[in-house]
Amino acid sequence: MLRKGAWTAEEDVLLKNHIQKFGKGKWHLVPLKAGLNRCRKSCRLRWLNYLSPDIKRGDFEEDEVDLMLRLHKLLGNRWALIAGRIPGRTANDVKNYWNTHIRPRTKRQKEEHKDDGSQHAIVSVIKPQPRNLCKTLNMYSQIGPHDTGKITPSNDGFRNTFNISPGLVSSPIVSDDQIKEYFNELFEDRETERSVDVGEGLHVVAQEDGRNGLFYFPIDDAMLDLLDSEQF
DNA sequence: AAAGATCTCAACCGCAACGGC
DNA sequence: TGCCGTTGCGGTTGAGATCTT
Repeated sequence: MLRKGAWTAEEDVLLKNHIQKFGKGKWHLVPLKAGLNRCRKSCRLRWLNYLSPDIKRGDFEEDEVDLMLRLHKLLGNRWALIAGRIPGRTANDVKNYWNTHIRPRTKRQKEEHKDDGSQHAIVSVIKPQPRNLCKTLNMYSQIGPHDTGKITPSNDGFRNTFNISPGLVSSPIVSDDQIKEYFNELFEDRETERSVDVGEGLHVVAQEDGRNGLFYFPIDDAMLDLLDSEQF
């Protein structure tokens, strides 16, 4: 019978020693190798959410909360992606903070607005395309550091969708107004930049020429240079 | 001081995605 | 292409801590 519930100091030591010796990964082997009577999920979670030396303790700072709010507006409840942009914070930290501090606040505000009869705009969350879409983009191989690839509006009838030639990039179909609103927030103080790193190798790329677009794809330094160049 | 209410956050569960065969 | 084992994620739970009465 596998143990459940709170971890003991002894178990923490066993897991820490194991990770220090063999590194993280291969979680299905960890319980056996580390001598822990725990399931692999429990071991992984304990390391990621508690034992990892990268974890930052203490209250969220103002700038962390601000970043969290922006990213949540963009990504929705994608806690892992949000946490990836806030150094030292885990997805669990972010989720817990949101559910205990921010959600009750927004709920209260909504109710207040309902009570005073004021109109509230409904903001829908732009979600990244499924990951398997990214595979087809293959930006690295198609646009190299010395490539003169151009990003042009698509003519396939979909608004807010761009082709990056060669190859197609899809984006969620959202209204221009919605996108402009997100751009204003996301690209605030970033007049010279055309992309924002949203974590896990994904970037949001914007072009405000009246035909806006959002893209989610893997990106490297060369691609960033290209995006910031006049060729974009 | 004690009992009940509320809050916090570590841990669990179920499921979808991924990757190898 | 489908199957199966593994991984990672988000929603939820519940024990312990803290606050309120």
